[in-house]
Amino acid sequence: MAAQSQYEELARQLSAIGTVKRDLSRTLPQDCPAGSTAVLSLLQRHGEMRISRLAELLAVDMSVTSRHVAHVADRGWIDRQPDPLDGRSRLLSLNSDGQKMLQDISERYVATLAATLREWSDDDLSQLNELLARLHKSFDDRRPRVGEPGCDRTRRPE
Amino acid sequence: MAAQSQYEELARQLSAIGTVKRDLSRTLPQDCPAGSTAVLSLLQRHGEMRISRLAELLAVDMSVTSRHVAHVADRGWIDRQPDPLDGRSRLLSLNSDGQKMLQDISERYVATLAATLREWSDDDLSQLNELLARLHKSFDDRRPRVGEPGCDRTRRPE
DNA sequence: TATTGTTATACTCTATAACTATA
DNA sequence: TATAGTTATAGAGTATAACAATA
Repeated sequence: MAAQSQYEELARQLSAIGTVKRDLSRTLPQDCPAGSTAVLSLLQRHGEMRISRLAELLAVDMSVTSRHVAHVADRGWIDRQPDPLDGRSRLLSLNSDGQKMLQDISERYVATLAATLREWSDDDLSQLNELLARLHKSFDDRRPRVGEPGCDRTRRPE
Repeated sequence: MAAQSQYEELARQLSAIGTVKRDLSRTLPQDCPAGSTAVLSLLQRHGEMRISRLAELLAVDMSVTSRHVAHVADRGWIDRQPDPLDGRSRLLSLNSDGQKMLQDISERYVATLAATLREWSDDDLSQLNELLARLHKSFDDRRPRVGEPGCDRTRRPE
């Protein structure tokens, strides 16, 4: 349990972090914005999956995911196979052009971050990464799951 | 100096942090979105200032800031006085209605975060806050300053 | 009838460029 | 002529709702 001023400070820090994300986004290739990058990255890490699963991992609505997927499919970075288990779905997977694009993006990110964070120690950076992962997980744990009815989102926290 | 995989991990974490910001934004009052909240919060912390200064603190274009300011001024949360030093500018300041709005927002944020982060220790939270502040500062230091020509933004980092 | 996915519409945030008013 | 600020326009990200196809 932490102090109220720390929660207020965290809210400010999260508001300000948009600047960092924006700076980093500017290093992306012209036709691969952040949403597309997230799709490619998740397909690389988790392997083939449906749009619905991707939407769950991105924690955005499926309609949003559908648009991101259409973008990367139009550019030939992913393949779509019919799902043998369900005719309404297709299985998405990263193809070799998508892997090349991700490699390019990774190099841009690393170059930018290495220059920007050159004063940071290995330990500081891994601590930040761990805390961010934990922050994300804490919010995930409170978000109602798909297929778990009875989660009343209007309920005030106790 | 840190390892390449840590930079890649940080890029992923920053991409995923959007989820947290979105969750937190949903707790805001209907007519005070995140941009408006940032304006009110900066006026509270730093006192009266011009739009140009606000844009600098927000690290967004002045045209964006102008719209956010118009929004909060339309709702009567800030006052605008003529700037005695420059007839083109006005000095913005938070008024009492704006303070009430910020108080409401603060309570919502604290309630949400206290519920979401109830497992977090005081130390963990302050460490996260410090690291986020430092991350922000590292990016700030590399961003070209207003009135400092000669910063070639197209140059690749060495 | 329910679910998967797509599309239409709308809102927020941002940037660039054209414009007004003042310096 | 240059600067402070506003407005028009455009693009990215998101959500809700209506819709199509399949389960």
